[in-house]
Amino acid sequence: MIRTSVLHQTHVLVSREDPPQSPELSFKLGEKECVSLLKKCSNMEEFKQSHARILKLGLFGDSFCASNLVATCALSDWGSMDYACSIFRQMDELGSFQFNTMMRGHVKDMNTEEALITYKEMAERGVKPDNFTYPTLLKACARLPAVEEGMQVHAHILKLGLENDVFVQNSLISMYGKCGEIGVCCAVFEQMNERSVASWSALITAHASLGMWSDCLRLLGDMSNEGYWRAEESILVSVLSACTHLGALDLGRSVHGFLLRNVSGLNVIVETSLIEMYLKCGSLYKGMCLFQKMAKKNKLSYSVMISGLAMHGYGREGLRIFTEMLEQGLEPDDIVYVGVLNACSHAGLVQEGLQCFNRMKLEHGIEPTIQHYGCMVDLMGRAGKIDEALELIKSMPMEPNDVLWRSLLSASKVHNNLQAGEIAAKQLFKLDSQKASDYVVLSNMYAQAQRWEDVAKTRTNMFSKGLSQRPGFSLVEVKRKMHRFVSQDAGHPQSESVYEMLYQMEWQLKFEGYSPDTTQVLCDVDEEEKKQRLSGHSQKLAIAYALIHTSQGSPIRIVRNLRMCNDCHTYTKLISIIFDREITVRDRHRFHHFKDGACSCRDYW
DNA sequence: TTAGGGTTAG
Repeated sequence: MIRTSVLHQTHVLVSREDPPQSPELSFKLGEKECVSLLKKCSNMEEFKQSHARILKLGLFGDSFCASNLVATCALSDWGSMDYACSIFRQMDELGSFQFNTMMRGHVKDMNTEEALITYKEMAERGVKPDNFTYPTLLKACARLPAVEEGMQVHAHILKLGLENDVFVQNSLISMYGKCGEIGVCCAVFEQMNERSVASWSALITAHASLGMWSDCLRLLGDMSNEGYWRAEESILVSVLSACTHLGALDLGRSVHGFLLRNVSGLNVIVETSLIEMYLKCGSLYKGMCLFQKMAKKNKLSYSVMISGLAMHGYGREGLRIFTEMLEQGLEPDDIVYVGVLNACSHAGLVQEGLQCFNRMKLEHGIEPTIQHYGCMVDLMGRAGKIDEALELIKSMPMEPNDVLWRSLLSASKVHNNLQAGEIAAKQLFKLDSQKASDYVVLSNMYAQAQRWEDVAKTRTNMFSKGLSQRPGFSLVEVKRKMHRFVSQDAGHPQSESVYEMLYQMEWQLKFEGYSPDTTQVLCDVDEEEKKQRLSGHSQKLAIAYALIHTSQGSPIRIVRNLRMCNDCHTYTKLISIIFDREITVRDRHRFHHFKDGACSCRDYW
């Protein structure tokens, strides 16, 4: 009855302005009214009133109106999935649109498993999925992550012949990427006939999330070669992340330039990524300038800045920024405190570190995690307080992990405390450490103590576990390209000229009073062999390459995977004065800025 | 008839 009256009303409305309409078009006007009612809603109260009105007008029986009702309730920011479900359950006609809507609602609500259940119900009811079904469903699989379900879904897509839909393909790339299946992820991308920027974005983000940084940069090049280059902040953030990890400052700078030219008003994520890139690529000054100019800083921006200062050895400055953060009313979290403790650690601020550690719990209610204990062990260990570090480990409310023992082992090595080193190593081996470096450090400590039998025993132990030493490498950026050198490298195309340069460097170093610190070569070989091995360390090769291929006076930046040895440290200090170059070296934990014969770490690292 | 993919940082 109600529906008839509505039909009548709309018919009258139309017939005033237009020639008589067919009953079908008049019915559409009922739908239009429904849509306009729903569009006006901005909260659940208003929505409920519109819902009542729609029921009263008899529009709920119309599939289009009911569907829009569900969609509005399920997908609006102010909506409610419970309410949407109750409407959904009352509907007579359930097709793919209705199911797709419910799935989207569940995914939006982070209720991903419910989205998969909805898909299952869809199949059970014999409703055929369409091309709109899969992007949502794959997003759910990606988020869980549920690669097996994702692959089943992929099979359904092939069965239904939807594999050429670009939206479906992009979702597949993203799903496989997030599930760590980079091979299939690339295969889907390769098979695409037509790609969009989102396809590249999904692919680059997938590589970035798996730490495949070099591939990220290669793909960015491929993307621009295929003419897909446009200002896409999200892609550039992934690329900046790659630059950060690889230490590719020049490329990072060009991304910055591109952003300045093409994007007006950088958002806080892009700005923070830029700051992190500058800080971790060695350009502390530039990172600091950008940070100071930021209009709005959040907790993450402060966190990045504090950790950056820590890496550069500016502990006190890091603590100052931390105070500023608190003054701004920003509440620190556990990760900010990791940065703060690291800042203390790298600058040898033992008392300050202890104060912060206590303050974290007392003032901010943050229970120390194993990571914080790790920072404290590192702080004490670096400062030579090995016994205190060991005491702290024993007093922890949780079981110490390999990271902690490794930190103690490393400190024992630096401070020549073989007894503590043996304790740490024993615990590491008990935890079934699969890191060859743990065996190598202990073996090196025995070597330093001339205990060659123990050296042999440790090495045999290591080999019997099938472990081999990860080679140390140094990366150096020349003309926006990263060049990689390993120790005693002979594989670089310009190896010959590098060794020639090395010879010249050593000749000049002799005049500065340099003599190779052969105690750093921990093998039972003769002095000449030791000298030979020292001179071929990857950092020296990288510096030689940079001296040949960069203009006089320009800075040299190196990224290494391991801590540098004392000899490389002394050597680099002298090179900085002889060749008048600023040399920045980033290892796994921190930066060393070599200038005029001195290092920013003041030999504390 | 309705709608969908890539949202990035410590």
